[in-house]
Amino acid sequence: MKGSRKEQIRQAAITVIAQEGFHGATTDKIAAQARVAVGTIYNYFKNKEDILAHIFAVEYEKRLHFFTRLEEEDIHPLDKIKGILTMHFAGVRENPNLVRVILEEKNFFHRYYERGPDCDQCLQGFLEQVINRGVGEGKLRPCDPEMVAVVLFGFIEAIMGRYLCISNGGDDNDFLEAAVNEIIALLAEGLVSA
Amino acid sequence: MKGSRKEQIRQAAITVIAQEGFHGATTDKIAAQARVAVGTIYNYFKNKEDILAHIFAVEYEKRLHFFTRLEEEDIHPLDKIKGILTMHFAGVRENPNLVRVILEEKNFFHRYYERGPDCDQCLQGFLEQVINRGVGEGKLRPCDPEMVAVVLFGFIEAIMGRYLCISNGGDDNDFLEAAVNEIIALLAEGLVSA
Amino acid sequence: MKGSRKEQIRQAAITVIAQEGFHGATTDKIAAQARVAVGTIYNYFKNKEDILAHIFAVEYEKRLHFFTRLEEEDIHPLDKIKGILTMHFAGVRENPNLVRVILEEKNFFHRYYERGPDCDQCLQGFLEQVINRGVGEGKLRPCDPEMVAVVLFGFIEAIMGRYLCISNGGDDNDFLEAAVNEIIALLAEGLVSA
Amino acid sequence: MKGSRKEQIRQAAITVIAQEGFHGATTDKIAAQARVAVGTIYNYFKNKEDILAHIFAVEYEKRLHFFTRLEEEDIHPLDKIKGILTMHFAGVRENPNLVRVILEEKNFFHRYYERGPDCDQCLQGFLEQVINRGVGEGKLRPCDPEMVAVVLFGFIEAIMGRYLCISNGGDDNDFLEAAVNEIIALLAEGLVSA
DNA sequence: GATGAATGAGACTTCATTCAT
DNA sequence: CATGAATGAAGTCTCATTCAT
Repeated sequence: MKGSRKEQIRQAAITVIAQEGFHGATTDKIAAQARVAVGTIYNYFKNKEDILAHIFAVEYEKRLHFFTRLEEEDIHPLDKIKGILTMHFAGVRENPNLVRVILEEKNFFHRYYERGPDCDQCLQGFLEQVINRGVGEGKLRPCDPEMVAVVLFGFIEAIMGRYLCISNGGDDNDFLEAAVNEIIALLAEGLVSA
Repeated sequence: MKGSRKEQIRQAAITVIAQEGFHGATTDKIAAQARVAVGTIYNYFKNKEDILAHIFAVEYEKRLHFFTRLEEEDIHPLDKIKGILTMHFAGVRENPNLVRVILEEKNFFHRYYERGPDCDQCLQGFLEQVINRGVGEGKLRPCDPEMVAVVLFGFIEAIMGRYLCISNGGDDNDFLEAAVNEIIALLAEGLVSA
Repeated sequence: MKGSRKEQIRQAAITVIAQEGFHGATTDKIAAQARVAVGTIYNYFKNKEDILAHIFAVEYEKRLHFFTRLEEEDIHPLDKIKGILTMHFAGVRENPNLVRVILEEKNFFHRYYERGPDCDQCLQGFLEQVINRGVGEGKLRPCDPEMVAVVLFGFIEAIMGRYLCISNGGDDNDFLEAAVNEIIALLAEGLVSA
Repeated sequence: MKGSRKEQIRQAAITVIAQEGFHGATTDKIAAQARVAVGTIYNYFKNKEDILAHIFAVEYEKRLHFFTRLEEEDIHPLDKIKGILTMHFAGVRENPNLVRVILEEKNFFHRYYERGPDCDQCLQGFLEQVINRGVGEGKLRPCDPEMVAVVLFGFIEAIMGRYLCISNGGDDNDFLEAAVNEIIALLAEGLVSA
């Protein structure tokens, strides 16, 4: 599976789409990057959109799996949130291209596959659950969990977007670490001076 | 200007792009929506991308103007932030299509016009300034202003994105008001229970 | 007539077509060069091709008039030929743009107006007549007058084409004078050494 | 190569361009003539102009090759010139369409590809060399070789142009043979009666 | 007559997809 | 399964021409 032909094409597609956008990524370019003939792509994918769908599906599974494991751990909700942040930021460091694709093409993807796997919904839903339980257990102050989930989701996207923007080529790990700390601080204390 | 031919085309383009995405918005569809011949579009715009650039430019000017006025007011930084939130959320209520275009096509736009007017940078820069001053005046606790600006920016985008997602057709004004309150509460107190 | 609106447009068209070719010469460009609105062109010309036809017609009349006068003069055929050469080379010096248009667009013109005024036929016919008479009067050696006319015609075109090619901007009058002499010498003595 | 797809398209383009001119020759017409889909053209040519460029390039190579061989032969300059004439006239008999394209579209071609292969320059350069040597060896009378080369070039073009004009459909081989003889006679004796 | 905004047919080109080898 | 030449629908853009002012 790891080194399979399908995987090879998926990786190539991620690279090309990250560089050129989904519409700029022609099947010719993807095939060239994968060192494969154009026709071969169609042995593994129904059409071009299907490649994108597969990229989203794999990512979705990955996150779902992570959330499922995190859910079972018995730790403070803030630590769960920290875990999510860490997971996402590790992802962007490890494969910025993949994250770029997910961030930039999700709109197109959702327009096309209205009922496809929704990474955002998955993340927001899990955040909401964490917050809900935290409030129920008295560990978080009363709030509107859905709204706070949306807000936390916004954090993550913004930080990843910003990272992709500033770290063109060279890494900037400090940025991501600082981001985690700043967010946790914000959740812990707010922004207003005591 | 308001009812001019160029404005007519801009409005039509916003509608079509919001529905179909920039690539799905063919010049034929835009012309039809504007009740104009295809050729007429090219009397006012260099090419299709130029329409998008114009949409962004108009929006950029609008926001810049708002920020400039808000900057001069002598109010608590949290109120300035509240002002920005209110402004953005009023915008999404008033013309959801426009906001959808800005949110969904900014990646494409920046890939294409690397040095075009950047609404995001503009917003982030202003937020950073507000926070920086707030910290300097002792009204906000010490923090990394750039990072917090990014985070606040994430709020706004996420809320607007969510609103566009759930309010398909019918409004949901309560959502946006609740969002403002929740964010202000978060900034004021954090999330952890006292 | 000289400064009339129609003449103004004809001159502008010559300039633009010489620079950009007939197909590159848009009606907009011609109108701009003539400092006139596009619509005005259509008050004087049926369509774009008609402008070209008019340019050829004027040129045709000019040459026909010259030939008619030259025909009546009682001079040696070689001097008549010299007169034709001089007339053509004066033309190219005086208005290279016009000559460029005649040379470059005649193919298109004849394809379009199969039975329009044919400057080439006019010139060749006259040359043929001059040679025919010259032979009849014993002033020229026996030959195939049609063929020699074609050949002389080729001289003129080639010299003008070459002149237009080498005299970009700056004049090169010596070239044209040298050409006349060389051609007359060729007709007088041939090329082979005695 | 001979029956290759690219060659097939080149031949079709020659046919269509000869009939309709380069601008009248739409890609659709060329594709239809080549019995190929439009898209196929673009698998072998960058764009429409590139087809013309290829036609000129092939022709250029053909002529260059011929000149190179002729150059080495040790014969009287007049015979070399006769060889060139014969070669060109054979070409026009064999493929009038090709010659029509070369003659009619060279202006457009040179406007577009300012530094493309120049059949005319090639021919004129070679003629100049032949004449120069002939004069040096005392076989031709003293003259301005460049000018005479231009003039000879004019012969060739004019004769070919005339042939294409009169031989619409039916051949007229006598014309071309007569032309060669007439030109050689002209070069040998001039035009004036002794 | 002059104007120039509007028109829309038609040209070029791209590229996802197919299918014979 | 792999290949990649062929396909042609569809999109962008141009520009000669018209016509209301």
